[in-house]
Amino acid sequence: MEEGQPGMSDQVKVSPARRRGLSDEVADRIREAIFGGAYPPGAQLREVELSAAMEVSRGPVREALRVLEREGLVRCAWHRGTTVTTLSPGDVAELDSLRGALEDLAVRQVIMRASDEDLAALDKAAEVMAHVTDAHDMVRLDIAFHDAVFAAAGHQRLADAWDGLRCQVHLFLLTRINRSVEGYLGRMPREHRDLVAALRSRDIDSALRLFAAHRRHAVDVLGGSSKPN
Amino acid sequence: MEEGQPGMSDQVKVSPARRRGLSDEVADRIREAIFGGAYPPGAQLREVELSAAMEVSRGPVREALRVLEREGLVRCAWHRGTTVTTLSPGDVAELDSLRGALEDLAVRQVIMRASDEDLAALDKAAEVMAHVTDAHDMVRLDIAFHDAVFAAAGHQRLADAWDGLRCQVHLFLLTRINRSVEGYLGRMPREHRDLVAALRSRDIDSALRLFAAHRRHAVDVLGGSSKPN
DNA sequence: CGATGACCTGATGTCGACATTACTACAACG
DNA sequence: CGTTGTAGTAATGTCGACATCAGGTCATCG
Repeated sequence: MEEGQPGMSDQVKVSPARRRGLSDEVADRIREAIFGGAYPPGAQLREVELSAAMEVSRGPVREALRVLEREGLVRCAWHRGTTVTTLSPGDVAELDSLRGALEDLAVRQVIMRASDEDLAALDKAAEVMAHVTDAHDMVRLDIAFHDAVFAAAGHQRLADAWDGLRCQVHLFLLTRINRSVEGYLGRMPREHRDLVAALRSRDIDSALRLFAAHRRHAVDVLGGSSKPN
Repeated sequence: MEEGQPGMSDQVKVSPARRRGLSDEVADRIREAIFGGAYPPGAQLREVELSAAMEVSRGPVREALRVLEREGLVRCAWHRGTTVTTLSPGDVAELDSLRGALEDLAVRQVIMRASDEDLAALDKAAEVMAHVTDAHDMVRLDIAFHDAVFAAAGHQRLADAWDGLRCQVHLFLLTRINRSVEGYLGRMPREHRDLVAALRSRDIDSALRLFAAHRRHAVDVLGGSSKPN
């Protein structure tokens, strides 16, 4: 319905040009602040403090915090304030299993009905990771690549479900690079390239296997007490 | 972490007793109003009208509408108001595929680590459907049964993801019973009983097959032009 | 007569202030 | 000395009013 059909007369060069509200702007700021380390997991996010710092009223801040709650980045308790999410080992397991279910569907959708433009976008998302030296930037691009995968799936609700996990995965990856950056910077570009190649080959089984292995590499760093690397 | 471990000293008889906000109350009211037919798909939900009807301010109404938006029940546009979601055939396809991915994971989780109490709750949820004559009530119990399945999975984020679909599935089932109630009232109790039996048998493959068939029965009513009933 | 522009209406977005609630520390009591 | 009741405090929840924006209507111009 809403998806732009390639080949029609509408100019795909112009973006929908939809105006965003102030709440989204505030949500972006707070999100980046959390990812930047200004608010570590468990820290309290006071509405008055945030509204004063950004020079906006508490209304947009409230809505922004609810947006971040939907993304799983913070937890809101009634009359008890908002705190940055702390991921327990059980949470990481939940994240991994649900992400696996979503990504499996995404891979199938991409292989079934992805356009050449979508695959080109995946290529680009994988290539920009090649010459990155900062671990934080690499995490950002890692998430961006998987965003591109879900976008290429052409499945709005699947992308929405991923939106409910991506920030928590981002948080998890941040703790991961704190444990060990070894090999992360060097391996990620190669792995993502292999992922795109598997998608291009349209071989569902091998693609699913590669994506599963890719997820496992991330989890193994934390929980892998018996099998280091 | 938060899950009540059976056999510990904490009395499972008492509920967590946490108070809800006014926004959630308003959200429940609007949700029920939509399911009751007061606001058909495409209808506009005006904040002033709702706040006046419920004798609350616009603040809680705003938050409630955002909650309903997260559930996919309404769509909010910037400065353009909120409207009840209308499900296109493409939306129904998205709903079905994503629900399948989530339910597959739920079935696996239930078979792996569901307690006897969880299975008993599933039995109960399936049994209460036996003597229902109203189609709307049947839809409600249908959703409630699948809620129980996701609850038995013991996977918070999976249940959250299902929360983003359940209202849309509810909406879809309402349009389904408008097309044909034939056999729906009689078949649902039996199918759900079979679903529980498959879960109890701990046979993953057969359970997945039964759940897939169950979902297919619902979709076939709308899209099945070649195979009526 | 058709197209274009400004105005008007109705809605949502935002703001500041008040009411309500939960946490904490302290005092009184058993 | 441990427990319970109570006030204080600081945060969130809620409210009403103002500012801003999108869509529709009508007058004007070509």
